[in-house]
Amino acid sequence: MYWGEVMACHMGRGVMEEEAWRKGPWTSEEDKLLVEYVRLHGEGRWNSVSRLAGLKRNGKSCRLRWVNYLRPDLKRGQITPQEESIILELHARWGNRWSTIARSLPGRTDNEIKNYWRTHFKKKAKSPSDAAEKARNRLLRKQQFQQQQQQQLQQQQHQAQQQQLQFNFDMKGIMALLEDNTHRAPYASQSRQEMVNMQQNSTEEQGFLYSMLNGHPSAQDTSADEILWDGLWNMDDVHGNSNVHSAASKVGLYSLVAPFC
DNA sequence: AACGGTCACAACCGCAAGCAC
DNA sequence: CGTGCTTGCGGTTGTGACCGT
Repeated sequence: MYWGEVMACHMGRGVMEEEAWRKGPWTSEEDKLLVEYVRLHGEGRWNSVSRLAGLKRNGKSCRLRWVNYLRPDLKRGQITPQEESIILELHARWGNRWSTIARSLPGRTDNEIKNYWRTHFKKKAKSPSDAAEKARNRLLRKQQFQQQQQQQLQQQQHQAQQQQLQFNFDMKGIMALLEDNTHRAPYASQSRQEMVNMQQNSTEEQGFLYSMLNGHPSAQDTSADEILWDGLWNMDDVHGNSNVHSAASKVGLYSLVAPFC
């Protein structure tokens, strides 16, 4: 029992120590304190949370709570089939590097993906039918990528027209994002630096996915093609063709919005 | 209704890397 | 260069909900 543990922690020692951190489920009051702390001081310096926010939680616990539950950019709800296929693909590539996998799924946490994998795939992994399913999914995505490459070629041929189109899409995205931000009022004051960081992360994600789909061994490979692919990826998102990466596109658009904030 | 199994999720723990001093 | 602190990561555990028997 959580509370039993807490009480034992408090009563087991003759003298109440300052480090008698609270454990177990977070209360809404604690959540409020933590959110307020992050709003005022930003992420990081977790060990000072207890002192500055009056929380009887250690830094690790605070960080975990924030990262896995309170962060405003978290995506709620079930893992979609598209996300599932990405998880399968990335797990096949990276193994249990959950944080790496999570970086390619904006709004999802490593903990969430880890839990999902354990409950959905760990037991099924040995099943041959699932292996066939995975192979089929891989083939499908490869075909999708080839289609997109063709589309990319056409784009290059009509570059001037596409640039105009891109501008229109970006403006739509900015307007949608601004509207979205007004609906997230408590976090609308997010700093520009945070947005820049988010954009950097987003670029890494897209870079990785590109290299993955293109068969490049290293996620760090950067090329003109990658940049083009980034644009293509975002365009699909703005078109609304992909629910999976809508969060990624939002994050990407932060770079466009930041100068206006 | 009671029980056991499974699932989904939150949270904790130990370890290691990064960093400042 | 060594040390201590902070942070991040992956593994594991605990708990409640749900479902079938």
